[in-house]
Amino acid sequence: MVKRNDFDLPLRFNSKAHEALISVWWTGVLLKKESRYFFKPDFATDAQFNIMMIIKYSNSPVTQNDLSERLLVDKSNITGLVDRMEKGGLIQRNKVENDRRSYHIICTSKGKKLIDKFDVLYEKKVQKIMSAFSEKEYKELIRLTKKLRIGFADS
Amino acid sequence: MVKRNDFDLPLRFNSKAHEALISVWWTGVLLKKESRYFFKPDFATDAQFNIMMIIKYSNSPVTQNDLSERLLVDKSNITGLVDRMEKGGLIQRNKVENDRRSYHIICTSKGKKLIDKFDVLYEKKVQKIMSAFSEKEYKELIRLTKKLRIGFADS
DNA sequence: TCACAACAGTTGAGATGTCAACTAATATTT
DNA sequence: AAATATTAGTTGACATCTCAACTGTTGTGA
Repeated sequence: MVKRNDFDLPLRFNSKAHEALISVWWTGVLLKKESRYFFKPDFATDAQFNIMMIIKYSNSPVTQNDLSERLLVDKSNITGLVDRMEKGGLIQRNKVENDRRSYHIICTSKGKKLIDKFDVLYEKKVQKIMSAFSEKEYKELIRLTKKLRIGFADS
Repeated sequence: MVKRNDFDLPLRFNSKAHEALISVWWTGVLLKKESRYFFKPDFATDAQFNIMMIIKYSNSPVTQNDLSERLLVDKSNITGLVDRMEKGGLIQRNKVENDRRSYHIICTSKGKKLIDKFDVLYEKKVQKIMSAFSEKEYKELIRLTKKLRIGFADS
């Protein structure tokens, strides 16, 4: 009985164009899927990690609307995400002085500790995953995936 | 005010390794996001389209377990998906002769018509998205993304 | 100023995904 | 054959996402 490996694609293709597109799609799916195990112990998911990273590295205070725009997700999604993270003690909603519509989202001290720890682990993990690539290959992957994004923005 | 384009990444990076990884990740996110508009009119999402394609191109009858394995998603997810697709009149659960635990999932005639139509539109869309790529670039994208999948399977 | 547009965030319904615990049927082992 | 393990599918709790409709606040133009 043949057991398929995750790095082989689950389809056969008529065209290289199709295979290339699905190869990127499928890699994204698997990255997302596997990232769960990495983030699970402290953050519920990658979404919460991403929010922590945005807050950590932002120069100015971050509103829920900022998060929505940076992550390209609907504002309504941020509400629940921030609710759960607040409940989990990672972040806090602060009232904004001159705009009663907004909140500034800031890390709690618990949140700070976690994201500082994870930031290091994350960078190590990334380097390990990518260790087989050459500098030239990095650049090529960046170039080709950007080209793909442009391709379907135009299509 | 600078408005970011979707094909630029929403972060700056310290390393090319990190940038390359996120470029693939982000391309996957955007592909998934945009695919919604493409599939919406007839199928709820890409997940339902994928199931229809698997059924269409499979040589042997497909069970829910097969779908779970092919799509690398939990079996419990398939239950709801098949429920909704059955309710939408796209597919049907058929009892299996010698195994009362399983169902064979088959297209209804409505489902067949839709997937046949969409299959063509889909192939055209793919060709359009990828039209700027050369044959060499297809191969390189396939090679590099596969290398990435192997990289994090090993990491 | 006052009407109206734009903006920030929330709510509710529904789709997709995870995991753990479950039922019922089938396969295996002793 | 009886006990046990495995398999197929379901259920329920929860996270993430979408969209549309909503509240309340702020900004703007007649």
